[in-house]
Amino acid sequence: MNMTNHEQRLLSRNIQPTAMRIRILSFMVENKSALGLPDLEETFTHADRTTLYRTLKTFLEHGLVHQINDASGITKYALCSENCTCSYPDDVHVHFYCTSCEQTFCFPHLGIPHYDLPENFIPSHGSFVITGSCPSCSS
Amino acid sequence: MNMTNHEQRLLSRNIQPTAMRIRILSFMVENKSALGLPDLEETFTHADRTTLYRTLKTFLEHGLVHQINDASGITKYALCSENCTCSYPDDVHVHFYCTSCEQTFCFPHLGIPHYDLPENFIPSHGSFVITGSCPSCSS
DNA sequence: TATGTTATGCAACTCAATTGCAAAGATCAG
DNA sequence: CTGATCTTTGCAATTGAGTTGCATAACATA
Ligand SMILES: [Mn+2]
Ligand SMILES: [Mn+2]
Ligand SMILES: [Zn+2]
Ligand SMILES: [Zn+2]
Repeated sequence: MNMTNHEQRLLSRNIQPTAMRIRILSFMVENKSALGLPDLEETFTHADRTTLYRTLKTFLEHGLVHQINDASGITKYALCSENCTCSYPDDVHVHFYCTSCEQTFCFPHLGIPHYDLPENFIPSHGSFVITGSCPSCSS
Repeated sequence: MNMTNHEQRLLSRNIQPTAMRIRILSFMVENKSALGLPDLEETFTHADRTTLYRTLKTFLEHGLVHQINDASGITKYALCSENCTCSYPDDVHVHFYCTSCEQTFCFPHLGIPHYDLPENFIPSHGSFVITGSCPSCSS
């Protein structure tokens, strides 16, 4: 649809908007849950795994997506909000991993509390994941 | 030392206290940080990887340890407190993953807040990990 | 001791993640 | 437009965590 929109979104993060990257960004925008490399492999069968891998890595390094470590053994990625800088704790929110369908969801409205960490523990990121059953799977 | 103590701890979780399991439990008690399978492999070079793997699995299934998914790509395990049932949210606490030494620490005194999840999301577990630099590494 | 159950060891395999290198494509100065 | 340069993509191979099937050893129990 409005590819120019996606191009600008990439450019705003200093990512060269190649055809491949626009297609992957588009897919992530349309998708409701976080995505892992295997998900992209299934969808973009024509593209090489390495390209998909490096695309996610580029997106992550430029702050277009954030990383989620759920219990699936697959590193998931989800789009950041427009003004997100992935800073701790303000831009960190809770995620939900469904053990049944193995999908991971962002809960951007659920922030994390401030923690007084023990002396000399310096935080920089956070991954807060609640595991359970999603609406589609909690019959 | 007091091996009988460890034996009782295993028995209280309905785990047969074999020599191997007592040795691994002992190692986990002495260790300050959470441990992954590769850590056990390095330490128990005489034992088979599968045995170590299944020991961790048994410990987990019987609630002797809890699981932590940090950004290391290695599933970590840490001992539960005596009366822990790993129930959400009461027995869930914050963890800290140091990207420098790749060690993961339990912060049992830092609990997690109650979250009002969206409709029909049923929680059962939680993995809350703050990433950064630990005292030894934040020079 | 005899018998059934559980734990351990060995070997093989799956799969996500990662790297080196070569080819293709884009960018830019002249 | 042309050639040099940089970036992106594709291909091939490897690493390493996790997992499984099956055989054997150790253990428990009668
Ligand atoms: Mn998210
Ligand atoms: Mn813990
Ligand atoms: Zn689900
Ligand atoms: Zn450290």
